[in-house]
Amino acid sequence: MSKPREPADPSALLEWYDRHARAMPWRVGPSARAQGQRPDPYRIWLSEIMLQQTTVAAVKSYFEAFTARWPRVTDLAAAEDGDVMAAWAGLGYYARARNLLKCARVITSEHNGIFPDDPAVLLTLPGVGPYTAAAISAIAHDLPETVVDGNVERVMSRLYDEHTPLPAAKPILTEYARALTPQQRPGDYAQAVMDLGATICTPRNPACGLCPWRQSCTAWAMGTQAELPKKSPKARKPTRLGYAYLVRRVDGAWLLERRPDKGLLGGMLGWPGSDWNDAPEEAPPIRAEWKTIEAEARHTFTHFHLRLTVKTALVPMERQPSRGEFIELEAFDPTDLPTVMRKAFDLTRSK
DNA sequence: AAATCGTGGGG
DNA sequence: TCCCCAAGATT
Repeated sequence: MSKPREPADPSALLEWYDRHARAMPWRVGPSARAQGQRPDPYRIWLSEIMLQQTTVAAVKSYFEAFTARWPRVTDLAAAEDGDVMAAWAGLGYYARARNLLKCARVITSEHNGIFPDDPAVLLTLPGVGPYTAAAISAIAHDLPETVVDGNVERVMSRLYDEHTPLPAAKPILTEYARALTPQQRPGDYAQAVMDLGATICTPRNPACGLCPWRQSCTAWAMGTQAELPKKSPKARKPTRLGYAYLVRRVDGAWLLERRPDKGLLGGMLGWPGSDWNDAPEEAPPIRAEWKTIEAEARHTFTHFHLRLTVKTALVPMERQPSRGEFIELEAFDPTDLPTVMRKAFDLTRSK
């Protein structure tokens, strides 16, 4: 690993950001910020939780819906758990939604509804880790904290031609990033590095010709930018099988089940079903005459593929389930379900 | 501390 | 079809 010819200049990146900052619903852009406008910490926090491992494009509509329905953190704190989980449905990583509610309630009851600016205090909040604590501190409060997300890791690995594979390289990349963080406009700077990573210093085909840090980039000098950052090889995903039972009562009600808070899809509504493994045993939630849908519901989670066999039944009013509870037709909205469960539902209507 | 935890888009 | 990737946190 060699040194860059000229040290990277944070103000050069800020000048680039002044011209190329992306517009986002939660963002106060550089010009508005220069005129004294400040972001709402609640909106910054909410956006940062939603953006964890999630694309900006996927987050936008959810952010608009949440802020329209719950304009302040105290509104969110007062929401019903089921309403928040339903509003989060489809966005994934559902522990974020459970922690979001916990955090809103802690902020409301223990912090007078006001977000702290100290990253050490922010770190104690549910769902707030090192990245998010630094992001809230820097972006919402303009304190010189260093954000290290996937963008920053990629930018730093190239700037310093760091070939140590992630995640082992994280500490040294964090130190590179910390050393560059300026005292002036730290909030804009944090967003600038991430915008650079998202639009110029991209994973594939980086637009080095447009990069304000090109002259400082060791990978650019060495021609290694395309192979950085290095990453440890990841295991292939196994395929698991399972059964889902979609039970309709004669009055139109559907049999649904709230999943336990721990584990996959924790806290979400779903169809009663079997375990998901190599050879699942059937686990019908009610006595009925079952029909098997020809097509399977296929879905890929973070660490496995799932092939779900969907069984349907129509049952009389008096029939009692061993699991789950019937939800009236008017109260049922398939968009309240996580995607895999919505796929199973869609199979019942696509024939 | 490696494993777990979703989803949709792009190459 | 398959893999990679996205403003990571938790246990």
